[in-house]
Amino acid sequence: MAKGHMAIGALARIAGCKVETVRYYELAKLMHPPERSPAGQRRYTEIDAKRLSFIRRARNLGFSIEEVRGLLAMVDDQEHSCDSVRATALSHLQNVQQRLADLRTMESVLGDMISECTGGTVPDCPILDALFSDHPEDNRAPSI
Amino acid sequence: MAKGHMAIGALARIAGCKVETVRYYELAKLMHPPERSPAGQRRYTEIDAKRLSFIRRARNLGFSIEEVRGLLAMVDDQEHSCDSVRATALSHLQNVQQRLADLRTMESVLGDMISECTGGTVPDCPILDALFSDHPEDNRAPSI
DNA sequence: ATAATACCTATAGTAACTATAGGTATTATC
DNA sequence: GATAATACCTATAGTTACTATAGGTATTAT
Repeated sequence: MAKGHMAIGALARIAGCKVETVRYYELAKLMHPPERSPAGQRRYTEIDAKRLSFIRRARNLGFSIEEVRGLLAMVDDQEHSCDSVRATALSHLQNVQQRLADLRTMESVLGDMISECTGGTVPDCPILDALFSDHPEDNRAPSI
Repeated sequence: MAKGHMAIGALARIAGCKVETVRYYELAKLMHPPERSPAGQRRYTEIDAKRLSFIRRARNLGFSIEEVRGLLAMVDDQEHSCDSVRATALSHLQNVQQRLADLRTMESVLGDMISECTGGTVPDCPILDALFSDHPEDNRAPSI
């Protein structure tokens, strides 16, 4: 296999996902249809590997396929004006920052549980009380 | 409706999700079966509202139903020893911290795009290069 | 040369919702 | 107090984002 051109299995291993997932992302138009070997097998580049890793991480963080499409559009659409990219990026940034706030709360509560726990059983677990009893506006529009 | 006892619609509104989702979480054993009105309608408490909000936020952050079940088990299982809660919390904490790292990278790249963009079109978008070209071990076991 | 492995397409199955149908409760208005 | 609007009920079908399987071809290792 020529350097810089890998088969689908190698690509999937790099990104930490299944081969089937890669083919699914091609069908879903998140991944571009790649070059094919003379016999018809898919051949990928390093750029494809970066793109797939990005998609997997975004999915793991709870972004929907549609949201990932929106993020990738900022990469793909070289035609877009800076102003529109700016606006899209800003809306994605707010989305990301909300998630960061939730995760930081989660981190601190888990940290507390680990340090405060001093043996025996847990009589009155504070996790639900501490976590997310505030900001009820979780109707945040997906910033696609 | 007696204070502190709300119908499913009010509960769903508080947590920012659909009524159907609440019923689905009951089926999936994430929410406890609630009290019923004389005619058979579900009646929820403030505690249920906190629990549902927690589930929704965890799901938005990419935790699977199984993972959420694991987190909730720390709340529900009053029998568990502090040591086992500690171990579970630690494994969840590592999971959360990995997500935090990914999200922080995403935040900084989006921030850069917003501040660096100075008009015209974007000739060479750095987003894929900057994002996630590193740490390829995304095979992190779900820490249930 | 041939066996093991990796790839191909097409299709079916799963997880986590989401929507619909057909019917009963609750609440609001006259 | 009748009735209309809204919210609730169960059961079931549909959607999204994968994941697994079947039956067959390519590539690689021995």
